[in-house]
Amino acid sequence: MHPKLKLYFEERSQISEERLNTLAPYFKERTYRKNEYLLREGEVCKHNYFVVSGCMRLFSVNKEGVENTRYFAFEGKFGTCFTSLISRQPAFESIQCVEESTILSIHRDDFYQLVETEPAVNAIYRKILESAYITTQKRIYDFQGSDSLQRVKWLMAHQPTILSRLSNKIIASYLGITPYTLSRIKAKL
Amino acid sequence: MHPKLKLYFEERSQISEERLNTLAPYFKERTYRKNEYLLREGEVCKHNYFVVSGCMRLFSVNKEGVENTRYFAFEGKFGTCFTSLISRQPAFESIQCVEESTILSIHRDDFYQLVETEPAVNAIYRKILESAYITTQKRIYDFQGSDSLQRVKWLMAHQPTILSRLSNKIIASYLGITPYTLSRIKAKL
DNA sequence: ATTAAACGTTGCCCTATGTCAATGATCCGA
DNA sequence: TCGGATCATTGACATAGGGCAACGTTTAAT
Repeated sequence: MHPKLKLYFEERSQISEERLNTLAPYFKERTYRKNEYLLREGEVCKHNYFVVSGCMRLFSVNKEGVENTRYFAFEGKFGTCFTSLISRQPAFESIQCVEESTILSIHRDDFYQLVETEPAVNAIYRKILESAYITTQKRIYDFQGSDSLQRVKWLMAHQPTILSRLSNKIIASYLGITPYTLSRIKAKL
Repeated sequence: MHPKLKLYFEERSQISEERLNTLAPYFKERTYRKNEYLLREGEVCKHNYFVVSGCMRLFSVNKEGVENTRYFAFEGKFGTCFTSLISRQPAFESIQCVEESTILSIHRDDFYQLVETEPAVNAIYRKILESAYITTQKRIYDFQGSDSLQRVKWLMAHQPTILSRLSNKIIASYLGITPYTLSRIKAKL
């Protein structure tokens, strides 16, 4: 098994080396170029993805062509379009690499089969959902009660990798403001 | 078991009458008055709650005393402060009934014990998390890309019960705008 | 190495929303 | 039933952020 995925499982679950080795074959490794898509809007999502190196984002595009980014997955994180993965309906969001990335993917059938049959994977899936849900709850509060300056300051303090590794345009789309506004806010700091 | 909870479990899982009856004793029923708290900020959350009738909300209060409401649980829904329940840390949000409500509660130790030992509860917990996570994802996109008028219109179309059963003040706190702005927007419709 | 495309910054103007105050309506406690 | 508290609405004004244009910088393709 890839060392980073192995570490991920070991940190989150009491799982034996032997069991890990039975899981390894389900994960396929692939390298994506910057801006390459893993999923396009309208497709049915069929994989869960683990980022070994690089970064991918989940975003949607509205009728006016404006992008909104919901989530970044840096190294050591899982990410996928859960809405489509679970419902098997066409996705309303896309998955794209924002820099060259090495990604491990597991097919949804294999993944949910393991969730049902392998207690360690079941526990880890619950932790993924719990953690993701808690994170998005906090972002809801952030959108409700903070202005743009406060949000930028929060990123600087808590998620500096976003500011250092991603473009202004993409960061602005994550914060829900325009790149022009983000430029102005950065000038004020 | 309470008929509404029984219906909830039966709709979401193949579970026998017999198994349901073993689950029933874990749930305690209580009626709360309007504005009564189930959890106050700073307390550690120890229960998961199911709404039989009425409505409860989860909200936080910032330093200026402004309330932001993250989630409403109407009849037939589970709700709790997952961040505190999972981490056993003091909650940064509160749970309050917004009208007189009948609530079933289950202690977190019992709940997670059942998640570990009862496959139907494990599956249902996953569905709760999946559904909650997907819903909050959509709200993230909503906050990023819609203005206040669009959000009010969306509520009218998709969640009219919120508009008909709750006060303007509470609705505004859910939408992330002030009650004055909500009044103006309603006047424009 | 060069050129085109994309990104970032800044200026100016407009709109949406917040803030505060005043007034009317509704709810709740005695 | 009545009076106080709370909520809702509206007016006037202030501020944050959006929209658009222009220009400079950086990136990517050839």
